[in-house]
Amino acid sequence: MPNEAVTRILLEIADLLDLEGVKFKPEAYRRAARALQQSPEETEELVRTGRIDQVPGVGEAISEKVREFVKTGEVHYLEKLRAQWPPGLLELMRLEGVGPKTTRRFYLEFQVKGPEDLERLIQEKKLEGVFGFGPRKIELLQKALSKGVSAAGASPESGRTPLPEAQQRMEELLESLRESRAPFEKLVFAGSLRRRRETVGDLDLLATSSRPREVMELFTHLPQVEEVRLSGDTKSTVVLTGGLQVDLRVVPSQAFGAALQYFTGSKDHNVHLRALANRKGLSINEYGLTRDEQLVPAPTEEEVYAAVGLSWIPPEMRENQGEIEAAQEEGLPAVVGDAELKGELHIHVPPSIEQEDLLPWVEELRAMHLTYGGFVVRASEVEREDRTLEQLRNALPREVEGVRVFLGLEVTLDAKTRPTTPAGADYLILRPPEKPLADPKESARAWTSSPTSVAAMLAHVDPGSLASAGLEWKDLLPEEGEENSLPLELAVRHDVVATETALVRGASRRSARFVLSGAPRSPEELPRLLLAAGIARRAWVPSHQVVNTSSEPMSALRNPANPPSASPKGPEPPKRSGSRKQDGPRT
DNA sequence: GCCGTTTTCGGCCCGACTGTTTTCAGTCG
Ligand SMILES: Nc1nc2c(ncn2[C@H]2C[C@H](O)[C@@H](COP(=O)(O)OP(=O)(O)OP(=O)(O)O)O2)c(=O)[nH]1
Ligand SMILES: [Mg+2]
Ligand SMILES: [Mg+2]
Repeated sequence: MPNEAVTRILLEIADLLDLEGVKFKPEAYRRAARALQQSPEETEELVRTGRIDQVPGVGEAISEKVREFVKTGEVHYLEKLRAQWPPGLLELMRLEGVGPKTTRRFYLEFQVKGPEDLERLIQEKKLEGVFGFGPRKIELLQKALSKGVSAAGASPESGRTPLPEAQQRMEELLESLRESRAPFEKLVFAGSLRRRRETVGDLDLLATSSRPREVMELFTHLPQVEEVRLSGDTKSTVVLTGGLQVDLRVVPSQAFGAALQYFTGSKDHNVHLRALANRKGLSINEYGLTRDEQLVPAPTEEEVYAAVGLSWIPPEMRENQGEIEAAQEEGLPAVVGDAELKGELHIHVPPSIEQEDLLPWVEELRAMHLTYGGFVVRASEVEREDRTLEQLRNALPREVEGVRVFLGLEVTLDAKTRPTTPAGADYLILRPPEKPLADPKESARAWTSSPTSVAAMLAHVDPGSLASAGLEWKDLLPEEGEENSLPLELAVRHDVVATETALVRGASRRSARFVLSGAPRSPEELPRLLLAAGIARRAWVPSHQVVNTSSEPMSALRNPANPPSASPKGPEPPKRSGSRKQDGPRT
């Protein structure tokens, strides 16, 4: 994460201000931290160019502290707060069910400076009979202490689950709940998973039902549920075996739209939207819209947004990063919709592949309504084969059951040149070398600015691979105004989102083009392509900058972005009725 | 501390669940 250091500073200030008991300021610091975390530009760059206070939620005071941090590596204000409150208090505050108010009391009334002190206090029965601490609360404190706390200063990303794994867990959970015969009508996922964040903190589920008690009962008794944190008529929180937390909200069906809007978030998006509604004399909650004391249910998300004069906003863009202002002016970019994707271009196969091996892939491509597959062999492996690349190409059909078959060759780049396409290959997958380059910037320029007479894309541009070559993401981007750039791969692998949204968003603004890929290892993993589409939407990438929305991908890989052909069909809001399944990959 | 389509000062999103406090505070989503 690029802005991690400054984010941690601001979050620590927020926690300490919470201990002080001040209102609004802690949230202001957290809001600013969350905004910087998502910024497509690095803090240093924003400071250097004097644009730091343009970040939403960053005003004069926070700008000044960020500038100080960039300059000196310290923030005096934070040091002052640290001197007031022992560091162990921040650990205490992270205990389950323990917040700033409780922590403050422990410190001021009992001189408790950290978890060990609290443990002793409870052992010595000093909390018994104290106002506000009944037997149940003491029991819960003990339980929380025994579970331990995450160390203070841990990365904000730690303890979160990578998107592809979270999606997998969610599919399994949905399956279990359906099998449980719980009496719900709709059941969908929400939260950061629906927003396709690179990592998710927990799984958020929304159901509609007229019998919420029974739904909750079955949910909290699923076999994979290890612990029930809390459970009421409309909301339950459980922990699955393995430690993943799941929140379930159950609402009446006429509240589905409002509830889905609420539960999809993000929090900052919700707060902004609700404040906007208030200025228009409305109030929004998870059940609907209130005007003149009258609650009007909202069956669809579109109705919620329309009530405050906005068009529907794709979930992935709901991060309070300017999308609300854009939706007010009908100015949301035409981001790529799932249905616009025409193929997958990064299907790794062994060079020994034969025609019949393509069939399971083709079957799944067809099921996803895709019209081509790009099968990729490594140059190093082809060399060891008896068969030449040309013979391989000739052994494979150009089309199977209406699905076009392309052959890609994966080539590791060397310092200077961009290779031409050898006979047999339809296109090249270029990857950075694994050893550090002598002059990375010069090499990057050579690769990305060569005339694009060959169909090629630059893959394996994850932070790790770039670092081993000594490359930086920004070296790969088109020059200002350059149209003719080498497309970059945006991949969601089985284990991780390989490219960061913030970086992609920055690149997209400079007209970089992208090839979306789910890096499938087997046909069942092809639907992961849709997660890559979600990441592209998070980064506000317009469809016309996505190579695999083109029905002629080889010319798209060669040429600058073709102007969008027909009227592009972007993402669509969920339908009001019908039993259509929620969009989403199965992997 | 931030911010504005009635405001540059005065508000700041809104609700569920729990334990304990007899009427609600704290924490969390
Ligand atoms: N209006 C409002 N909605 C909230 C608030 N906190 C959370 N929500 C909504 C929006 C969130 O996306 C949704 C789920 O909450 P989570 O804590 O699970 O957050 P989210 O899934 O966005 O991120 P995560 O990856 O779980 O950390 O609930 C809040 O303070 N106010
Ligand atoms: Mg969540
Ligand atoms: Mg949650």
